[in-house]
Amino acid sequence: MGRAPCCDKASVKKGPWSPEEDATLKSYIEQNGTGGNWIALPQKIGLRRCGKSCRLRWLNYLRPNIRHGGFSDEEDRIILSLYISIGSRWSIIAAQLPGRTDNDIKNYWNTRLKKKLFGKQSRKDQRQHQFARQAANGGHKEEASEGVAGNNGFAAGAYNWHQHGMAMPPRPMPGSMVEGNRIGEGVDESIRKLLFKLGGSSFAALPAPPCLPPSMYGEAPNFVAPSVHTAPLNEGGIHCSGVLPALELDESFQFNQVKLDGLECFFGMGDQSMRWNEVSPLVCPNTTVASSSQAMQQYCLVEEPVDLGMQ
DNA sequence: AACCAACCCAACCGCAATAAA
DNA sequence: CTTTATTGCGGTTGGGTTGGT
Repeated sequence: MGRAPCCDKASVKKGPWSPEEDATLKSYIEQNGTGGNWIALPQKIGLRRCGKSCRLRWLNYLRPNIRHGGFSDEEDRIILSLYISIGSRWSIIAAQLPGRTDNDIKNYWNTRLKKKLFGKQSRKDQRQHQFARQAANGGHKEEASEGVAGNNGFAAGAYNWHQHGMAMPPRPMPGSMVEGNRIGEGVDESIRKLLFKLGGSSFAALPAPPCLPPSMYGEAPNFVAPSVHTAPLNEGGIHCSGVLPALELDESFQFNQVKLDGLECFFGMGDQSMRWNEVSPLVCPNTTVASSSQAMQQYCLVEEPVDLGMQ
């Protein structure tokens, strides 16, 4: 048996909202609230709209203090960090960015930020950078030999975090969703705290990797384990794989299979024949594409393959 | 000026989770 | 416990806009 439709599709209006509809919905909710029943709301106020549509319109557009566009570098960084950590859980990410909606962030990620990070600039960015270069060049157009920014390869459009005064986003850890927390390296404190909050637990509170005696981590309840990169092999001679207890992490954050569109390479998933020179120097800013791809490749090669328990 | 492709974003759709009966 | 209704979420789509040729 199929599921009953939430509304009569034939009698409800679809498509863009008119200013009158917006005003009706907005004024009603501001005065009376939603009444706890979105489905009944449109009939109550005489709107020929589906309740879901009303809800979406309110949440994404009419709600007070909504901000559209103009994402700051800080917001970019938060989005990226969270995406790397928790995947496409837009509602959770949106909850960390006041005034932003999940839809907005999702759109922004899919249409712009992803391209920015992976080097395919949007035309808008291309224009901005081109203008900037022109300005720096005394207002003259660039020589054709330099090519048009973007669209001719990842390298040309690579996003330069330093240029934007941003710290490089935390490097994800193959074998763990929370690279930056591998461990306290690269990720800033706010994100770490957020992840703690989201998970209700913290990687920081996870048992110490077995290769290191607990004493090495200190006794503080919220200690942050030292980076595996810098941690020596333990004195007992047991080889440290450099892998945090991924499954425990997974459980801690209640990860199922998180879709990490475009970031699979960070986690040893997907196409093993990843072309490293196509990865934006984002991962190794201020380096040439060649050197950053080498570094990236090297980085991943030194890591042992990790079974995340994901299918 | 016209055409085309890329971009952007609001809105829709379907599914899963949760609440209520 | 089961069924039904509602909500919330993420993926996708369609249409308007913009810029290049």
